[in-house]
Amino acid sequence: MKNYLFDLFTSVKEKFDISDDTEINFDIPKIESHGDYSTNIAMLLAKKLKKNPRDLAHEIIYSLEHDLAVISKVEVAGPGFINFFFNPDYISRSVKEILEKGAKFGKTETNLGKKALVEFVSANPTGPLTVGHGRNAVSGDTMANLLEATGYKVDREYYFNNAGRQMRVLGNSVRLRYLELLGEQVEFPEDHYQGQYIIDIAKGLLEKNGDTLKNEDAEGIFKDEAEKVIFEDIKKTLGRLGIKHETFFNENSLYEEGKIESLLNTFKERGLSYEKDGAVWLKLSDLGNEKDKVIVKNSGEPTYRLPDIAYHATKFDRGYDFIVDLFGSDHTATYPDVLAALSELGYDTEKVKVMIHQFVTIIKEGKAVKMSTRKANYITLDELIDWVGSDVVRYFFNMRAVSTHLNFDLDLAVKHSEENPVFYLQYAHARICSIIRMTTEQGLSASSENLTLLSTEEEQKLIKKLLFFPDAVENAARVLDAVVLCAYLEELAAAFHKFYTVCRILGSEERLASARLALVNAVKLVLANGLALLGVSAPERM
RNA sequence: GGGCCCGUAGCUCAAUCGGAUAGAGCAUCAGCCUUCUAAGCUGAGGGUUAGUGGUUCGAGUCCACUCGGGCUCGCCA
Repeated sequence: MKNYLFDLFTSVKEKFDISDDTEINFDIPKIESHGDYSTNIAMLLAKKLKKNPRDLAHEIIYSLEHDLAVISKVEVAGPGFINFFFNPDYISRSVKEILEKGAKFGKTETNLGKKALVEFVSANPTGPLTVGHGRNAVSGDTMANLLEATGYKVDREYYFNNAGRQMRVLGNSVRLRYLELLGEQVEFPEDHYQGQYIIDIAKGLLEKNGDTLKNEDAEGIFKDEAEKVIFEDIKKTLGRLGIKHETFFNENSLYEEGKIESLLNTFKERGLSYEKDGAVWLKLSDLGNEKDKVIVKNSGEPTYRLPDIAYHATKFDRGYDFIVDLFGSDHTATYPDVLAALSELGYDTEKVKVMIHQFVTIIKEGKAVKMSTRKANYITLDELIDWVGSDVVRYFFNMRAVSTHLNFDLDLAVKHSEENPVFYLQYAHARICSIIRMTTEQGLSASSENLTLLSTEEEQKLIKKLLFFPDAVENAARVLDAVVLCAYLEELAAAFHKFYTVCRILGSEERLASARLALVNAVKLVLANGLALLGVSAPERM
């Protein structure tokens, strides 16, 4: 429907000399009596052309050459809106096109031929993924799905660091627990990793090696084993959510390939860095940021900032047209430095979209749980999946705007999990599958022959909702937030459930029953396509 | 104190790039199953969109300030 309007307005654009920077928008009015679509173009142009918006709207309508079989009524309303009413027969017939497009319905080719990179999760292998990582993982994967739906070839990437202080502490944590298991009296420092998983790793080493590791260094087998076990665990957890990264980018490779050194030289040559107090500083204050930051410590070890910049440079060098970084709000302060440096190095930072998701607050027994990886008083993502299942976890994280704080009441999620909106969507899908099974038994089949029989209010509303699906996907991809898609799918499911209670298939006259079956098939298709983008299953039975 | 995010119904959240009368779910109350899944549908109540001012034909949305909450401001990542 929208495309028809755009085509219709190409001639208007010429006639009224509308420049390209004035976009024509078609919105779906909240109130039904305002039509199927509405445009505010007359009001936008009124000032420029120094005309009364309503008069201008009438002029525009007069110049429109629309097919009455498509648009049955056009009117001027309110301060100057132009409202379009589509012909019900035209709406009904469009069910056929949805079915023909099948799994492709909802996808666009806007970004065909372009490459995008989504970096997400990127948790260092120091412990199991927490609920907070879960939000990042789900949002990132869904963003990637949405970008793919608009034509991008998307790579999902996980950036990690298996060197440095954090990992040394990890190795030593395992070593100390190992010695403890051997009966040695050890003092376990407070700043070491306290979790049970450290003890489990130590036990594993003890079983395999006995006491032969007694005199090994923390950074040797202890660190390596911890990293290996934890990473396997992380991948397994992500796998349970259907998440698979194309690449795991190891920070260490930047050193091995000399990227760090060459970047350091570049900064030096350009006079962007200087030495002070035995450390190397980056002149970020010259690049419009607040203050200079250390990039190489006086110990000779780079800070995370330097590899971060080098890493992001590779994203450009690898030829991505669109680069998405997703991280938690605790990293807000780091990205302006990286972007400023990249920009100075000549990279087009417009290609980078930094998404910050706010924290997840876990409410357990009515109280917020303070989470700390080191102290191990957190709820792991695995536990959450055990509790409520992958579908609920994915939907729950997708259904809230990325930029808002998310309260996750565990007790409520467990207790009322059946009332979760995800079941509402899945139930609609399962219901449709049931209808198809029952009607097939009765020898009925779907047909696009008599779609114009779909004329009741419930049918018309349902079809219009279906037709809006590509817009919903596009909107969600534009803002990189699945919340848009969730809201749409809930509306679609609601429209279907209403249709279901009013419009019977079994017992209806055969041509109508076949047309309704076609509609129901289209709803099933859109629900399945939408849920697939969210990474949520579409069950045949519930 | 500076920067970023948030504040919408009792609770959790929507509101398609600034559009017309701010919507759902949960909870509460009142109805609907001899027929395709009641995990559903129908109806009722519930709001000064934290506050004040501004921008304009039009603001929950944009700007300024105030209040409240979160994150952050390391030679940690």
